[in-house]
Amino acid sequence: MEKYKRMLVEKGIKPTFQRIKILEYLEKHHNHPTVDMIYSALYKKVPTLSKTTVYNTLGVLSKHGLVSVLSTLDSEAHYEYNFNSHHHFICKVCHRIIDIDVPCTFRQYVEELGHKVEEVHGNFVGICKDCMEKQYE
Amino acid sequence: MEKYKRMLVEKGIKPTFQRIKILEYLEKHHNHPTVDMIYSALYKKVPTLSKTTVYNTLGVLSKHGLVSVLSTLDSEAHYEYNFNSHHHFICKVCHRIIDIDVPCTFRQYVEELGHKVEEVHGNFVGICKDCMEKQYE
DNA sequence: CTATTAATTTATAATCAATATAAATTAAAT
DNA sequence: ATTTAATTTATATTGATTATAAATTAATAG
Ligand SMILES: [Mn+2]
Ligand SMILES: [Mn+2]
Ligand SMILES: [Zn+2]
Ligand SMILES: [Zn+2]
Repeated sequence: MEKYKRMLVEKGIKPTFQRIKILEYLEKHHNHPTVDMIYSALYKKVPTLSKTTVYNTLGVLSKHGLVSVLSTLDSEAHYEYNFNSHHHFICKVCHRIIDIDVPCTFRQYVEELGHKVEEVHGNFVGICKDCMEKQYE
Repeated sequence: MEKYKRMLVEKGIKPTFQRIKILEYLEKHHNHPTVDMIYSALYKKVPTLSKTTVYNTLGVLSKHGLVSVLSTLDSEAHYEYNFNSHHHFICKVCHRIIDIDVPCTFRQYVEELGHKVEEVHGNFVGICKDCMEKQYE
């Protein structure tokens, strides 16, 4: 609670109960949730919560760099707490989004081309290990 | 004309006038167009064209690997003819999508983790060179 | 403390890209 | 020439997101 409150205050965001809970959820759950997943999970503990607030809060949090929006081919946007930058594997079968750590160094190269790079999104799309193994059972 | 006809036949796709024109447009224009951009551009030469056909055709073409769908944060999907694999820079200001060629070798690493990689999407998001220069004029 | 003002949350309506459905057209097969 | 299948087109529907306005909560001033 206090931890997330401080994080919000540091960024100049008023630490409301809803915002704290949403930030806490994202920091604790690395499942790259959608708005709906966040809403469903928090609804139990914050029964007054509205989906609009989830949208608004995610907008505020991402504007201040606390969370980031993933670029997927899914119809719904996926969000994650901003840990250290990493890549993703997106499974076409189970639709899981798996964190991938690779020492990507191309950011600097792109900067040298004259572009200002603010985010790097690396997505490997295919069939995940678990789903591959299930095919041969 | 004949060139695109052959490409379609090779993949077992019936080479209709609409499909040929859409494939031709994508092969000749490397602007990563949306459905709307393709429709607007071809509407002049194929006045009977419907937007539904553009959606359908892009579905068919991408299913057969002739075109690919980009993963962007845009509300509309962007498409491109399937040249050799490459990455993209997405400008937050002018919304252009610029091709970036980097010798990315992480595909194999992800495969070694047990995942089957079918596509690699690398996006650098920020402010492009042109827009950066315009800021200081 | 009470009144006033501003910020946030919530409820509701509107938007719009994408999909689903069905009718019309075209091509292929008998 | 008739039937059948595939494709295109027109139209309706869906569903995530955004916009708008009302309700609630917090902050400020007197
Ligand atoms: Mn992640
Ligand atoms: Mn490209
Ligand atoms: Zn999977
Ligand atoms: Zn630009």
